[in-house]
Amino acid sequence: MPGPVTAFARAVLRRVRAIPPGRVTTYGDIAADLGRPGAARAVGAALRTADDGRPAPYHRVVGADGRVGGASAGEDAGVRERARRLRAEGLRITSDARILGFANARWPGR
DNA sequence: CTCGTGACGGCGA
DNA sequence: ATCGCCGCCACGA
Repeated sequence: MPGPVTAFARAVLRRVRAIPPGRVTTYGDIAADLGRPGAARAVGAALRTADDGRPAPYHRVVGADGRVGGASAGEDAGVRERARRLRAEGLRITSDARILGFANARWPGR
């Protein structure tokens, strides 16, 4: 159910929707692209709560270390589901959420 | 306005 | 390569 979305969150969602299928981007990269290097954590918080009513490929946002769900996401934050979706797009994810060929799958950004 | 929180990230041990 | 400890930032109470 859509709720109020901050300008920051809208910018994040917009950036996330620009990621091509089969490619990934990190929280940090998004923050940097938004002109807020270092706000990676805030990006994660935004994705966790943001909901403008439209679907967004959250699963394409990963941690800088090439792990699904980020560097500190627990096994409960929907990691399984996101990993499943990434595999559906052709990416190979190890049992411990590592993205094989991360450097190659990483999307440089626009 | 201050305080606590967390889908992060970098660096040192 | 792994683990833990801080620092950053936006957000909500």
